[in-house]
Amino acid sequence: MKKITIADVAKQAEVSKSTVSQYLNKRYDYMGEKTKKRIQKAIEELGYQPNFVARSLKQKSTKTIGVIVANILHNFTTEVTRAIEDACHGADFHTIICNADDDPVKEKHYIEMLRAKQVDGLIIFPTGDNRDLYQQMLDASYPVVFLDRKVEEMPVTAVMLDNERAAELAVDHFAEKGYERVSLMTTSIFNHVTPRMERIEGYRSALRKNGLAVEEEYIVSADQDEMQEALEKLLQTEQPPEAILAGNDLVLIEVLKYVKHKGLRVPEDLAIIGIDDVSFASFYTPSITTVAQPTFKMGRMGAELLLDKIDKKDKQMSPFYRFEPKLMVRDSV
Amino acid sequence: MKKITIADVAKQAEVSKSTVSQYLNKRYDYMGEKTKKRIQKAIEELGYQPNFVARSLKQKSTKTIGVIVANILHNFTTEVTRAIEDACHGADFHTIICNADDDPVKEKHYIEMLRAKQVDGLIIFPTGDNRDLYQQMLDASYPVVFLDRKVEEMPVTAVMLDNERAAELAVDHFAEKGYERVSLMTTSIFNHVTPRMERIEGYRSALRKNGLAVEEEYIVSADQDEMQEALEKLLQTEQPPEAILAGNDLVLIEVLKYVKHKGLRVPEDLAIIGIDDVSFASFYTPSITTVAQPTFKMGRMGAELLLDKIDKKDKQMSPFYRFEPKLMVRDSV
DNA sequence: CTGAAAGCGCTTACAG
DNA sequence: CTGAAAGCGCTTACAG
Repeated sequence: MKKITIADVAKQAEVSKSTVSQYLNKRYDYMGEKTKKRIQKAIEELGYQPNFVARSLKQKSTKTIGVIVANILHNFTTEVTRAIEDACHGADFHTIICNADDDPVKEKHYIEMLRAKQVDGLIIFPTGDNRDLYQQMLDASYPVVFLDRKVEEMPVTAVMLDNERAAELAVDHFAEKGYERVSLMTTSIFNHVTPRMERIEGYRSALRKNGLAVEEEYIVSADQDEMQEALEKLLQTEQPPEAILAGNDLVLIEVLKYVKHKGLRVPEDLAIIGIDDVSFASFYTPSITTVAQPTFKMGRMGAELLLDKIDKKDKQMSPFYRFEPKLMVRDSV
Repeated sequence: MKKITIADVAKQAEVSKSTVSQYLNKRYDYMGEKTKKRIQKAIEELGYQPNFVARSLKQKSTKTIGVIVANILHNFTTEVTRAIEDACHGADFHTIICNADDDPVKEKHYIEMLRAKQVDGLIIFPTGDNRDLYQQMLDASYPVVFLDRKVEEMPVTAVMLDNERAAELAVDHFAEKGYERVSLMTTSIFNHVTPRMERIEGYRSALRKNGLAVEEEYIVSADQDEMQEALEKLLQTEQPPEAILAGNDLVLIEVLKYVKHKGLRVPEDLAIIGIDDVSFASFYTPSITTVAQPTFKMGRMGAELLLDKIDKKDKQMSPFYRFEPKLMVRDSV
């Protein structure tokens, strides 16, 4: 079955391709009623579907954006991504999601591939290790928005959580409940990922603010597959912490696994707060106190900022947008 | 900054566009070494990036597939989608994911939009209500694979769970543990969604096989927002069930919320099995017995089947692929 | 009010 | 071994 093109429609309707094109683009300004009807009829009879690729080539817009996430396994990422898709859908844009898997090489490959595919802009959860590429996009004024993380010295619009505040909310809550020995666990900080560094910073200053000592051994970063070991080590010391702040959802899961495995009681033996309001927090037993990120708002904001840039409604935007975390008080502390 | 095109490279390297194109496509057959070098040099100097859209127009292949899921909120969907993306990535294909939100109108819109964008094929979790469109794609031999669900009388390759077996595994396990009054809860069956219908069927026959009575009141289907009410009604009868089979992850969550709210003990007051091996099943308290779907395998198979079709390696494939569910025995029954 | 023509950035059969 | 030319399916400035 041969593809129907605009030429076929034109022939069938006995008008020129130009006129059909005008019709398709709803530039009816001076178009005769009968012409419209004829074209409409021809389109229906032939079952014509415009070829978006051809249009994209000419118009230099694919109505598609790319989203490169650092790691799709985070619940946060999934939710933000969903919000981005929703917002884009509203603007008739498609999204191509790519998972860099925390690997700068993959990230580079995706950036290049997506740009070759002429996506109109990119939302990136940057690994941070492709500064030259980021810079190149900046220089070319190619529309980019960073999400969740920023890259030092790169004036790229970034949508982020107020991470220090997130850690502070948790530490304050622990302090309020009388806990003094509070640990912070995060996944690897090898790449100096913004949220992790900032959460550690916020944790430190919040402890000080509450007159609590900062024990360096209580700050632990480990890869997910080493987390059980790290927990064992952390909790088998002379003076183990009474409370743990899990730096993200994956850490929280590891903590809960450990707790279950060891038969610890929460919060009696160990109090827990997790950053990221995971789905099961509310109906877990005990229900888990969390610090929620406004994932939906953040995703939408990221998408809107990018779409504005694409639309040149840019007008010198402030580079960083910070979002307020929210403490969800439940029973685990 | 003007876009660099193949013409610029050709000029810089003092060869023709054709030759550059050959080079890009690695058709080196008769290309002189110095020519290659010159082109390579020009590409680097200019920072040339091929325009994939132009190539797509000519080659009639976008190296992109579309995935239209019925409802992205299911954990199953997220996992399958991830597997599809992985498999496609391996074949240098991109994926555009669209969420039809169980709405046939949205589904139609997405199918048309993606085809206009000339995606090379489509994986669809069909709502089932766009038979004409499905048929049209079949007639045009456009590459399509259904996932999770099939559509009656549509000979479209479909990748599905052995749903009857999934229900049977659960019922057998309940029976083995001595439970006699077993309920099955599913989300709405308004559209006769394949897995739900088949699970109900499997549940019925497994009860019979185990010599247990089929109580029609124990088979309940409700939308998510009516689930609590439905549970209340189900469990406040004269002879309430002692066990519930949650038809999917969303139902399971509603059941757990109810249980927590009412302070029921699991499995003493109510035994539970969920179809879909949710992330928290293993570290929930009590840990939840589930029937796992091989989401990764199913997604990969769907992608491979589609890529084969696109590649015309089709050769009359069997229309349905069934995957074996697996019982994950834990503490909730 | 409508059409002929050029062009978007590639690829490819063909000529030499 | 390499190049000129046509063409993929559209859009758009311009002419009439």
